[in-house]
Amino acid sequence: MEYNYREIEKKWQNAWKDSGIYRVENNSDKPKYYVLDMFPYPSGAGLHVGHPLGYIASDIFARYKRLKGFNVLHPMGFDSFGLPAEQYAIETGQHPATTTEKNIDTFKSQLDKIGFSYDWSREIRTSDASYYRWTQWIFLQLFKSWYNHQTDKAEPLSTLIEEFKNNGSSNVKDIDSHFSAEEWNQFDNKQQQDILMQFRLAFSSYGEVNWCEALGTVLANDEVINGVSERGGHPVEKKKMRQWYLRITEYADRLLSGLDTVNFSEAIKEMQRNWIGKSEGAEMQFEVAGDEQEASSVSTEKIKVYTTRPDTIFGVDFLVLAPEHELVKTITTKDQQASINEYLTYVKSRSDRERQSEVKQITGCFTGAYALNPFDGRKIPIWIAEYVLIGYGTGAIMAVPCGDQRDFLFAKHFNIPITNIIGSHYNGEEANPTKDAILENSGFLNGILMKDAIGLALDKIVEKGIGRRKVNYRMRDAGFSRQRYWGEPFPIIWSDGIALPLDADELPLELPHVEKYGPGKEGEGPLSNLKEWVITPNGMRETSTMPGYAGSSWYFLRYMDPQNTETFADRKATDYWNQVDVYIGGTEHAVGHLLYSRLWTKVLFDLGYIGFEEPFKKLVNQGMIQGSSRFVYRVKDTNKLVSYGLKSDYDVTELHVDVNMVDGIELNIAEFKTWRNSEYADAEFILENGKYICGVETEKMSKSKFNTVNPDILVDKYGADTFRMYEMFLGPIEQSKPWDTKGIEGVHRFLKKLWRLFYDDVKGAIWTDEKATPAELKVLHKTIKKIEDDTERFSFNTSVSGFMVAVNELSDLKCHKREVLEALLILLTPYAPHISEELYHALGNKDSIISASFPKLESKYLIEAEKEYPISINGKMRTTITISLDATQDEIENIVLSHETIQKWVEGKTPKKIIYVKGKMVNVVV
RNA sequence: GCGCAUGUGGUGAAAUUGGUAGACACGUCAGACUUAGGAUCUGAUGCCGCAAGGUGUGGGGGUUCGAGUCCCUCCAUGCGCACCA
Repeated sequence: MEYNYREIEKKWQNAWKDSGIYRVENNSDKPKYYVLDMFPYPSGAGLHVGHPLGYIASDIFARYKRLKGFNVLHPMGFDSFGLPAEQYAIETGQHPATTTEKNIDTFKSQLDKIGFSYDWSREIRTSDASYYRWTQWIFLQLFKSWYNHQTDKAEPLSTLIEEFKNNGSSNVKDIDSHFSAEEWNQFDNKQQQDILMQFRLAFSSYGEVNWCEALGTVLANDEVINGVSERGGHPVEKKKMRQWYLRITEYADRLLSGLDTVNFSEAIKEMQRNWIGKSEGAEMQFEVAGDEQEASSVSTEKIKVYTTRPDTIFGVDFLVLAPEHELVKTITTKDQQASINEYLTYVKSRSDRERQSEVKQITGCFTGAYALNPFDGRKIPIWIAEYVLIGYGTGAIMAVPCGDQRDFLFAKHFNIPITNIIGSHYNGEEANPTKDAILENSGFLNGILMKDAIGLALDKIVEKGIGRRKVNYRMRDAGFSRQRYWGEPFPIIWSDGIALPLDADELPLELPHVEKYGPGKEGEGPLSNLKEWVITPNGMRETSTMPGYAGSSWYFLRYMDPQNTETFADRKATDYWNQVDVYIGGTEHAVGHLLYSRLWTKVLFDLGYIGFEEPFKKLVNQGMIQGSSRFVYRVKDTNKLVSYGLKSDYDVTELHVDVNMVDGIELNIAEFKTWRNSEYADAEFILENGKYICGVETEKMSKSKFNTVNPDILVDKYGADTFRMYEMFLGPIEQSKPWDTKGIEGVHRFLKKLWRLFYDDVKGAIWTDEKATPAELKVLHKTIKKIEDDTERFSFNTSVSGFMVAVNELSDLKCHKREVLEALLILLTPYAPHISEELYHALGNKDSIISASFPKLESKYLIEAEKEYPISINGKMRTTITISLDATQDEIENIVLSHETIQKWVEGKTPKKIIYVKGKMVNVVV
């Protein structure tokens, strides 16, 4: 009987579907375990071999945990709102809902073929009204909440209003203008609402946004890369628009400290820390000196700077303001006015893109004004320059050229004298940002190590009342609206400039149907063109929609209770399932999705809707599977193609060819000739050794590079079990690697070999009920230990090797004993569910192997009674000796020292020590 | 520039706490059975060498009886951030 994987896999996939065996209940005596994949965006291209890598890993782990006696939640769904579907709609006129639906069907059928154990009854789609109803609802909670710094958590706005009524704004910091309780009570509704808007966690404000003309939309900061859009690489410029934001900056500290409580890779944590960009330092004031020539302009202006290095205060040789700084107007002297105007014009003409890409260029302009060093009264010039950013810190810096390279280059470029406060640490050639120098020329800080001086200087600044300790973050509030159609509509109505939330029972606010997907006149979203929808008795509807990350920021909660119509998820369900135990996905979401999900979870926690504040306990990032592209070389202006090894003799252009037409590196010429409507049917080939050899390069997997490999083809050719195991066998899950189909045969061979332990081609079934021998049990228990250890630490590639070793050894032992084989099948289930189910039933079991339990390890079979140990003298291997395993250290020493060879080597000297190393080796040190 | 990660055969890679480096698989070579095989099985396979032997985990240095593993330093590759004061 042959291993007919096609039949077997189809049979069991249907059986599992019919019996609903993967359904998970929310109550169980078993401990819970939550294994989650990052749900996909259902793109039109379907799956390629890179997608399932993480899904296979999570499926293995989910199945493994199930065998281990856990109640496992392992759901799947679709992040189905987003830009590509809308772009496609604009191009083809098809409604995004239609194409999205179609794409999801393709994805699901592809996923089903691989044999995943998802509980499809919990499937969610972010574009379903029954789902985004709750996205809108959570948005309203954000809208109706503020961050109370006294209690250090989000609270309903009512507590803030209460505070204003009783005490005005005196206890509340970070507010534009202060007011008393009486004033608050006298404000009209609009004034009150405008103030409250400054506190809402989801708020609307006019702001500069990343406007992309080509996409007709506003992009989030992390969607803009080097001044161009992540998708499409279109230029991005600043534009003022009314936008929605999430006040994520309020959570900066907790998002940072929360990282210490989760098990993410150091790389991801670093990326998030970097994104949050916390720095501690001082904000301090410099007085602007009165100008002696113009006695009338004696200034009382003060310039606030932010610095992390207050210890360098005596090395300040000039101040620099951002060109957009508001004091530029007031402090510029008459003499410099013309130059300053010229410089400002220049800065305005530069796009963000230029400013970012031409970083090295040094530009700036002197204002004519001077500031006074608050410690020694030294007069220092005030400049403006584009290297100082208005958006960070105070938009002004104190420049210390001997310690900061940018300040140094600036000083050199404009011939500003440099004060050296770090002695020999500064060489005059470049700045030295050290903290290990002893300070010189530094007044009261002279002779003090810079590291220690930071604190002293801070204290002094506070004491003199010229500044304060200040923490700064690089992170900005997150833009939360798009001038787009295919997203969640905001449950907001504008009335006289006031944002009115819909009531919870008015949700969902469904996305209305539109005919055209073009933007409104002023760049608003397509919804603005639907007059009858926009105009309501209470006011005008908000016409922008929520961004892609809205729905994905909380979907892991919805899986816990997906059909609930009363709430986003019942508290009992979220308490039971709690945090996601393992979350598997790519690094591309390191700062975007992961940060927003953490934010939403923290807000829902603060407001008391859920009982945990970090969504993901452990994060595993699967590496990207890159494409391995193949090239042919066309001789310029001819229809001749030259083989790789001979291409240097010709002037050639490189062309991608479909990897599926190439066997290794040899082109299948016959197939190539029929490719793309026989475009190359008449091509001539210049061969080497009778073959056409292709060039090879590793690139991102993409259709346009013809290097995608469709999993369907591999599943069809080798079966899902082979495919699953091969993807795992490829290498460590977290490592990126190019796809290479070559080795798949080896894994397929392994499964056939396993099959032959059960069935003989001639004799048929050959398993027996005989008792297993110790040697056979040893193989089994060694494998149990290996699979358990490797699976627990996500080392799936070595697990697969472990199975191969086991099957090789059992074949050598001619072991066909049920006792051993049945246990082996259970171990194998997570990796190759179909074949193990088939053989498990063949052995006579009635129940599905999925509900079996993981074989118990009996460690006595792991240990041999005696073992041959290598013995080394002074680290050099000399001989071996057989020692019983329960021998004590003393006994071992006696046996070793009485050994003939050892005695000869030691030659009567007394050994200094005998090291008995972890049951592996004996070393004698003479 | 800063941060993080990774460097092991022809290839993908093992080696969990420092203990016989290269498990397992691909590829290659040889052989068996076959009319045939892109089926199956057996054996060999880090490198140099006929061999004995030598050598070997990116380079250099160090700790240790013993280093792929720990420390220092340099180099290379990948990813992330990038005028953040």
